Amino acid sequence: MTATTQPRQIKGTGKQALKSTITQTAALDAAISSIVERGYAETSTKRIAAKAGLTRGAMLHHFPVKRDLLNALVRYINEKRIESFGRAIRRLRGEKARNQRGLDTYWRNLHSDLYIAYAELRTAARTDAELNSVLRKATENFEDRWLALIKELYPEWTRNDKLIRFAVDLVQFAMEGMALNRLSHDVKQRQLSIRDFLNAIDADILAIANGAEDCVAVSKFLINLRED
Amino acid sequence: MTATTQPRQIKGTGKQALKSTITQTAALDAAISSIVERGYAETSTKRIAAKAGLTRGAMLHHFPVKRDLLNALVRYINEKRIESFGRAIRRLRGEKARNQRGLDTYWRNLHSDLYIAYAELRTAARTDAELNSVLRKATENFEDRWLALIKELYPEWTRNDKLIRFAVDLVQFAMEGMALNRLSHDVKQRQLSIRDFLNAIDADILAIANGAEDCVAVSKFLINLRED
DNA sequence: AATAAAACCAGCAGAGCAGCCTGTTTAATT
DNA sequence: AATTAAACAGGCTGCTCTGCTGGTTTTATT
Repeated sequence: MTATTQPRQIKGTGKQALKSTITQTAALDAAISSIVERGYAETSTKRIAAKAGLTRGAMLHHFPVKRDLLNALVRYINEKRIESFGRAIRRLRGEKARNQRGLDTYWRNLHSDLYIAYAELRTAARTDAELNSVLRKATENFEDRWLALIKELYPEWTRNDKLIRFAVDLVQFAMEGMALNRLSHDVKQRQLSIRDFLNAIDADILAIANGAEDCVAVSKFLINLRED
Repeated sequence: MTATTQPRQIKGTGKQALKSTITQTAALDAAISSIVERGYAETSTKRIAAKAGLTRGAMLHHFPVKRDLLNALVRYINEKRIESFGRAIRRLRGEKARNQRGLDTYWRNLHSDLYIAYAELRTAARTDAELNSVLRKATENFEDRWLALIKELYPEWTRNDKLIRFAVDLVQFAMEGMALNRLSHDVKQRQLSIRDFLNAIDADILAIANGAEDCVAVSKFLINLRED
């Protein structure tokens, strides 16, 4: 399998720089694909090279030790992820039902290769100090840019930073936790419930940011659940 | 390191059955400890045996292939986890501020060895069909018993199954997602916010189950955040 | 006491892994 | 055109892993 995605930022101008970047990108994409298919534990340099259509020798020229590749991978994934979010957000501009669509977009993202690979690396990083450090920097960088994107889409919220921060956190945490619990029963139905709730609370938070005093949407949601 | 915990349910009566159970329990505890310390990927049979104070030969007598041990481990962790939850729940009985205490208890549990090992296995299970099947059964079993425990502690909620199911899910998903995002900045402050919110929404859900029509606690929480 | 079975032990074989090293080809520099 | 450097190739080494095997010790059975 060869690189199907855009190569990373090319350093330099010549033919060699381009070739180098293409090869490295192929290796990184192959690493993502291997992590998604076989998990972090079974992602060996041999498997990555084979998937990328490279010899191990060639790959080891660009990433002398495996850790070099992993560190680069974290940054690569981070960039692609924030870019993908940026595109999705901009597509929502001017949409009616931005909230609902935004939630669905985030939910879908949690099933993308990029997020799955990120999640595997995050698990591995718990017991790997260096990976942890690299991943922390990437995550913080991602969050800053992600929050900025949200503010760009919802300029009317910008007035109250604490509320927007809270809304984003609640959605993110609940959805990531939900994605984790795919082994429970009745997940589908339960996920719909949570999604509707998040939609309601987002509407209420927006209303309260604009001066409202009550959680109309959430109250309605819960009463609905009660009468059911 | 030898087994410090209770051996599993002993099958049979004789001296041999006891010995066998003790050895197996030691291996399983060692596996948990190894997964917590080094992660799933680096948990080899050699490391487990060493941690348990066993020879590999002895361990392989009880668990001929690694998978046998992992399957047994999933069930072992599940039992210990539900027992631990049961004890915690019963301790809350008759407490004032059961809600708050319950949330804190759940949050603390997400940092226990048992949960960490469970989370690592869940990640591994994504790309391991057999582990996935075993873990799914365990998880469903856990959820049923966990919900029953909640209903035991909050008998007044039992009237409305949908509301209680929703409340439990929301807390669980949000908290697990939060535990995942330990690499972000300002986590401590953000976690407090979420915790207070979950506390408020739980109170409101309880009130609405009992006939209320408004989310008083959540509204207050959000307005507080706005004025801040 | 004799026999059978379970528990335990230590070493071996085959496979996969990461990192290294010596060449070869291709591009850049002079 | 000659030289230097980058990109690529593939084999080699030492290590670790898992599963197996032929043994000994301890417990159960008769």
